[in-house]
Amino acid sequence: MKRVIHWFRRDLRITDNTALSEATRRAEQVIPVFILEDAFRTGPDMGAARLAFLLQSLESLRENLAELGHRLIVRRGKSPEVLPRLCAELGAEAVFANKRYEPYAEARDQRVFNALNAAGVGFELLKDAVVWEEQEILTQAGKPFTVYTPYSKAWKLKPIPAPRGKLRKPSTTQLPAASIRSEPLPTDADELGHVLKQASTPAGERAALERLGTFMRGPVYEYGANRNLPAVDGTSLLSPHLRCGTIGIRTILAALTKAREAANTPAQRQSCEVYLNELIWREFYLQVLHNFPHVTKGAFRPEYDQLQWSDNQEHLDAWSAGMTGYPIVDAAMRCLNATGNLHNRLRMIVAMFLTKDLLIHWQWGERYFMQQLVDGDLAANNGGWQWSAGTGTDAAPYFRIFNPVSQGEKFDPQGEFVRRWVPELESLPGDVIHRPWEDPLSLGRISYPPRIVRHEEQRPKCLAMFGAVKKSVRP
DNA sequence: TGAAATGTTGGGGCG
DNA sequence: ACGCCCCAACATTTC
Repeated sequence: MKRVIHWFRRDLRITDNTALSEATRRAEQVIPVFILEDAFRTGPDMGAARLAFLLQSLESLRENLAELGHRLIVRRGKSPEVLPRLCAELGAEAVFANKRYEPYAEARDQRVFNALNAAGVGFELLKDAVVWEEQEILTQAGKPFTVYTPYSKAWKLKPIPAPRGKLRKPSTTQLPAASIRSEPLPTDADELGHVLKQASTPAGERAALERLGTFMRGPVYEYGANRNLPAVDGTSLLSPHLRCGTIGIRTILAALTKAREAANTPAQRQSCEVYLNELIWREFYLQVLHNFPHVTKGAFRPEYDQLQWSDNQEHLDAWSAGMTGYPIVDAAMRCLNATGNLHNRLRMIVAMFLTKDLLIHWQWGERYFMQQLVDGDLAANNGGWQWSAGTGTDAAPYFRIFNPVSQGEKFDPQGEFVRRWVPELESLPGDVIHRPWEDPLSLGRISYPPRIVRHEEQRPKCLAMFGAVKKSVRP
């Protein structure tokens, strides 16, 4: 082929990019394109933190392309309308893109295919975001897995593919004419207000690769123990990059394999294995989403759609604002609100608290996370919430209820994380910081809110709520 | 990738 | 010396 488009979506990088390297292999000229869809603005499912991260990643992609002599063409509108027009304008014979797995994205891609097909333009969708797609790992019976452990065993039996290469410089004659229109990216001023500048995770492909290197040189070897401690820098911090594709999964796996080979002790190798499992969880939930799309509408196990959740708006507001009176919950929510990032252990704690202490529907939490999180991703977020609520695939059984005090004491033993995010509790000693109501000295001296509910009262209510459904299913 | 309730054991205080 | 009680420490069961 003479000339094709590479359509960037959640793959904002120039190395280890399957569709991009396929396009350059099969065509003489590849024109990089990004489309600012209407959904590319803040709304119920997209908060300013993630939008800012995406825009910065996009800007960085444009710079990386420009360094190699490529010009990113940006257009606004609906992709099924924009792409055929752009192809006609550029004389492009095909559009290359990396496959997406969310139901709404697949429906959109179908419309794009129809529109391009009608215009006589090819549409090539390639596997890139995952190692194994939804139909590539199945049970012996040929069905999708709904339990993680056997899924991960099957995953690990298969070979790990090598990363794709880096985009090369085109010959100068290949550059698209400067006359081709490209829209400016939205900035601070027009869409995001003050938020854009304060994103806490450095965006862009270079930042992602640097973080990968840092993580694989040290923290990965302590991951098994440290990943549960929110006060410690023990996690990869790569999830925002995986979310918008500023790093490729094969690149991470290659680095992890190297790190495991360099490990000195069995414990270090085990830590590498624990991190690998987290990457497999990501693919597990992506295949769950594709094979069971009803999880976006309700519980994976439909009987749990009958649960009688609470509709207490004040409780939801207190949870969202980090004003529940439970220090580890409030520290977590304030951190989320301020940075758009939340440690996984804290996600479990606040999700359990919303669903099993406040008895509020997990979908309210799912939506709030989606709006706040920089790494907010439908598959992982939905899977995580259904896991915590006990309604999902391979979920925590409904009677597994975290105690917010003991979770705090176990995973933030010095109260370091709490002090960082809840200044009212700064002066409390470590032995009461997770239960300030028991400290007679601090009562009346600090302005921290009292508990909005008592865990020991809510736990039996939660068991009763689930018990009612269990009874109605098996009369 | 639990926590609470319940059961069991054994040491020590004490009459 | 002995039985009794308390309770920590640990194990098992239950939610």
